[in-house]
Amino acid sequence: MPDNPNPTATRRSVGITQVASHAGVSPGTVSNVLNRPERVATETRERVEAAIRELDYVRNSSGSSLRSGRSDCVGLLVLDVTNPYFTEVARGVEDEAVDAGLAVLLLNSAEEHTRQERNLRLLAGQRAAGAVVMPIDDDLSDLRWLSKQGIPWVALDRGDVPTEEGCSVSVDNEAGGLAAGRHLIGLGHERIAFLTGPFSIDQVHRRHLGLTQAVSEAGLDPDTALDLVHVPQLNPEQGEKAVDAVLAGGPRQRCTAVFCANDQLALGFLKGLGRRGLRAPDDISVMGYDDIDVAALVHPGLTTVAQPKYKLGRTAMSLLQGHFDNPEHRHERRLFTPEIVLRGSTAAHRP
Amino acid sequence: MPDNPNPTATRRSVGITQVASHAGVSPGTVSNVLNRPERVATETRERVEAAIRELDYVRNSSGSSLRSGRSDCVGLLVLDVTNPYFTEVARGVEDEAVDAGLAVLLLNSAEEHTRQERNLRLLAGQRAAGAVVMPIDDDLSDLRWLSKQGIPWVALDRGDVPTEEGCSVSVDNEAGGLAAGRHLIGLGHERIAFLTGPFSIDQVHRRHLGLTQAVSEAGLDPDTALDLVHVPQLNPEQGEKAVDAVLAGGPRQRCTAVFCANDQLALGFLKGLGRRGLRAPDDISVMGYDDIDVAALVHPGLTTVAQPKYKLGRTAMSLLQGHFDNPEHRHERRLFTPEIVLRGSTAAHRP
DNA sequence: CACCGTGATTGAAACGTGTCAATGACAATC
DNA sequence: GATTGTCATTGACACGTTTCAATCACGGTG
Repeated sequence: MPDNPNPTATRRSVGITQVASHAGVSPGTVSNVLNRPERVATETRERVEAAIRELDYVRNSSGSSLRSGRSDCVGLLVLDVTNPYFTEVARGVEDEAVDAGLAVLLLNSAEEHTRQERNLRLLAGQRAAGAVVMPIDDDLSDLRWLSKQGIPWVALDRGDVPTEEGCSVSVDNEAGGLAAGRHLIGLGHERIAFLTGPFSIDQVHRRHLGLTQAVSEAGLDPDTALDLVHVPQLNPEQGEKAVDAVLAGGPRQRCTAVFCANDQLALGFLKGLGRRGLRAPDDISVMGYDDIDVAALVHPGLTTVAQPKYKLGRTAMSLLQGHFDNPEHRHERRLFTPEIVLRGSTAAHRP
Repeated sequence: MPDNPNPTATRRSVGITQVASHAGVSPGTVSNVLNRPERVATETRERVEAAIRELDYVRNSSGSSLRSGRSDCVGLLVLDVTNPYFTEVARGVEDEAVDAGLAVLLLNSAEEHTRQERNLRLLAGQRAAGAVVMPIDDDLSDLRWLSKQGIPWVALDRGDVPTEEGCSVSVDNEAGGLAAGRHLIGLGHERIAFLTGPFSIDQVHRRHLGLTQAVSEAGLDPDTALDLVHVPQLNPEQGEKAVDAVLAGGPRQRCTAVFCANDQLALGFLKGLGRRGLRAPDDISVMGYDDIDVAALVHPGLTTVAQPKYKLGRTAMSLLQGHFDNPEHRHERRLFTPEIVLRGSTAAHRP
């Protein structure tokens, strides 16, 4: 790291031209060293590289992407930066991007349409190489617009994107619900509550379908074996508030297990239980969905359905790379199967 | 949103020139409409705006920042994208940036020197307008390099940055430790364990100083009233493993409260307690530090020292803005005072 | 009527890079 | 020795925007 004797920030920025004259070659050669090193003779290349180091040159990516038309930036549009589910995905996307020499522009739609639209416009303005996006709903018009701008994208957690429209990476929510149901039924539970948000959220709707299927295949009647408890949002507060509703269990016999559509709900539920002096799994078995980090941290540990979040992110990013320099790329739909993680919050039903 | 009849992505991108000819004006005028609308007559401005809408023009930021020298991107370099502490800060930075019409490039140093350096080079390449950085240690040479590149920055969570070098925003860790100590002592605890990582981490070292001060001012002898338990990392696993060490309490009488340097440690500790059939606060009072979301989610709720994370992020970003178009800006150091959040994990000591 | 001032618009010149046809050097082949 | 081919390098232009001096139109003033 060459120390500039001048203490104040150097104003004139050093460009490809300065490097060229310092190395006694033409700007074109410097550009070649940077982009296609194999085309330039070893001796000159080393001279140029020395000049780059001496002048502490760093390539101006504005100029670069203006000329070449492509940028080394990809966008990642998430629904909520603070949600641990998304950050794990983000880590996967980032790691894969770093390996490919790409920078990740993290954008947050905060589940608002206007912000989603604004952020996509921003990506278009950057002429980003591509985008990994978690759409806030099943309206694809924003993404179609992005395609029209020539920016490829991969949808995350949206299994319902037609392959003519774009790539998607998601987890089989029905399989997840099914596995959860089988687990609880296998433990002897015959009255199960499903604590969930509105079914307009496709993901939780599918989890319910899977759960119902598990009940049916066990020879139980979904109408009596399943208890549906709806809350407006999938957050801990709602989970805590729902304890009474779940324990009441309607006019019929009280349920012995609750499957929450989401870990956040489940954690809130566990807390609510504790407040009332009750415990999982002694008083009721509790299951979550997602396997966020905290699920392992509470006592008892939360049995849950794990989504391969990190892998989801990496896969999305690598799928996106398939689009680059390859206009005739066919879109793909990748579906992962979730896995049950057994912890202490579920146990066999003692009749 | 004008629907292009051509189903395939439009290849030729529409630029300022297309808009100009479509509106019957010169490119310069279009640029003026975009950047200094007040200079152009209302009538022509409306015509240009109509053209922009009709052609669905979006400004190419590469061209823009190449010419103008400034970019509308700021970098945010965090130590760990998945850490809830940082994501909350990130949200603050982002909100403030959005308000200022800036995009945030989120970068992750993963606590590695090489990655920190690479990410800062990337920002320099983008000619970013500025950067909010959480440095991985007290070595400022990378940041000095950034300054030399003409990119202003604000350090986060590093109170020890001299104001000649740059701005910083941080929280008073000594005050936090002091407040925690006073709280526990006020509850009657006279033997307190401090569960912590290595003191080479400046933040936790300062928290310990505060704690010691609280003990002294209460007329207790730090040597006998404080019990130091060191673990290599500040994560939940270490917290869980440390339970035995804390409960053993050395040759002297067992401590009745534990102050963890970090919520993650505290949560692990709580889990470890549960595993052994013990409970906070009945068997031991437990305090954390940070007030991450989950702290409110466990049962009992974790009493902790809250850092104003969101505000920290917003402040850093607004401080950064002070640098723009203002080369003679004087650096500032902003110090926040943390606040105790009382929950269920601490209680009065019953002798 | 000539002159000036004001406000709106224009045209051309950059910004730093990638690309590509053209040039040059030099060895191999006929 | 003339021709061809290969490989390394060069020079000039283009990408889309901003900027700024120059131009133009037009109403007011002397």
